[in-house]
Amino acid sequence: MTSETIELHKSLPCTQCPLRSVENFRDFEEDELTFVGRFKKGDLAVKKGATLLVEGAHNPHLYTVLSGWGFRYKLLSDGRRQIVNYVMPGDLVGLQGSLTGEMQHSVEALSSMVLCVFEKAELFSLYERFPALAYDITWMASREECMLDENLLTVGRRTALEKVAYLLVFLLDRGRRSGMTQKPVLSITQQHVADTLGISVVHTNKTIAKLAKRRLLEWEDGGCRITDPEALAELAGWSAGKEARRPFL
Amino acid sequence: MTSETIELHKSLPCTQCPLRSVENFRDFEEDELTFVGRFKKGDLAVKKGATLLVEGAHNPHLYTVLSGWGFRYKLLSDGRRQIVNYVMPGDLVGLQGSLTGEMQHSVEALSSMVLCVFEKAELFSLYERFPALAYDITWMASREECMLDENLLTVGRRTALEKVAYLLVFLLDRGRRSGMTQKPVLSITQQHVADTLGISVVHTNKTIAKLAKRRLLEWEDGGCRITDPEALAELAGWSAGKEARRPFL
DNA sequence: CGCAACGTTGAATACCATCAAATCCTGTGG
DNA sequence: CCACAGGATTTGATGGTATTCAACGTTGCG
Repeated sequence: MTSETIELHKSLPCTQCPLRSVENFRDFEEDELTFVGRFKKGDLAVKKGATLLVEGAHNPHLYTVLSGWGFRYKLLSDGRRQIVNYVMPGDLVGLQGSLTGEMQHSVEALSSMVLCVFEKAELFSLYERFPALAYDITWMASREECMLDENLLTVGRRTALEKVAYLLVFLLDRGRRSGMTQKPVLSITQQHVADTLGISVVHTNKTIAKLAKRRLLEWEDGGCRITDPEALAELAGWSAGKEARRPFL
Repeated sequence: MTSETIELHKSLPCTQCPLRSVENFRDFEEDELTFVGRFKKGDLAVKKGATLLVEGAHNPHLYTVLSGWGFRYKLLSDGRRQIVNYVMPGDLVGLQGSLTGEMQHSVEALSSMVLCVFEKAELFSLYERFPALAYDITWMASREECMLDENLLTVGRRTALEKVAYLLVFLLDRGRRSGMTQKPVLSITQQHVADTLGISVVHTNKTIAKLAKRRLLEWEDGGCRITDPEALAELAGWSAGKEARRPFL
């Protein structure tokens, strides 16, 4: 936990959870909602650039993203960084650490974020009392696995042009489904793109320039406006899954 | 399911499960074992090279590997292949498809394998009746996530030499912990290594030659003998996790 | 034997990383 | 207001890494 984080004492009750109004998310049963309400310990606000979780740490909490976004990453000893995935509203953060004990990756905020705080120690009682919610958690872990598989395919076997195309439509799709943004704009740095795709910043920049010349996107001060998501998806050889209403905690 | 698979009618009862005698795996409670015994539908034997699960398929089953090993992979439309992870004794196969509905990757046997067959449809009843087992399943999903994160770091940011070093010690470590083999030998093809690490076979071959020249390994007909695992781990900048006795189903 | 799969090697080429430097922008302090 | 610093983006030059193509040796197998 860094100094940029701010604990909010007035936490929003689950009945007024902002995620419940997002089209893409599921409903709760009455009793589930009251249980989750007790499971929730408060809200946490973090500023852009803050490090939420650090590799190697033992954090007693587990989070659900309520707003904003960030990224999960790992470092090599000499500083090489690999961004492993992104977290957006509705996503669980810190589940891996809750189960394995020690965080195996770090998480940093790409924008200001608000997180719903749970107590790791109470996770098992959720499994005991609400198997349907437990099943949902496993579902979310499985969804994460799918994304990681696809990211591996991208980093390992797609060309630089395909990589960038894939990443952008992937993020845009997720951003929309999570209710984070409807505009086709991603506030992201070319360094982040590079560290996600396993290529250098310079080469990332040149690859982006090629896509811009083809009018598939425009890069504007610290962000990317995607003008032709279909063409990017086509180029990447990727099609968005159906993914109907999905669970969250 | 391909023609190379053979259904065994005489399935081993869970009380005699070969995995139970492996040091690294946990024990079951009496009632858990009887439940899992009813959950189990039989054994499945597959030959080396057989495709267990196909991307896009809807398989009604879920498996635990009892012996042998294989790999999970994804394909691009033009045939480029990315091996995403390996499956070894004690690992669940097909969990993702059980939850998401459709398999998002394929699985192929690297050796002859025997699998314990479960019914997807009964998975939720396990969540209802044995929260501890449900928790264990989530733990396994989380462990998979950790491995994928590390693999992404490898493919994205490690050099070719580090990549090969990492993969070999990673596989050797897992092979030993799962009780699959005690010998420092991996029966694997250089094509598999290449498709795991996102590099070409030719370059893989030259990289392996460098490691062999340093006497860290020897490549012998269709397999790899690791002669200096510590040096490889050092080179890869990787240290094996502790991972005490772990669950399985 | 003929064939296929795997491993090995060399040469030419394409791709990407590294280095260096310029531009643009924002925020800060004088 | 300007000067300045820092971050992000852009561009060009250069060298290294990895890919591709091709040829060849080995082994195992129908």
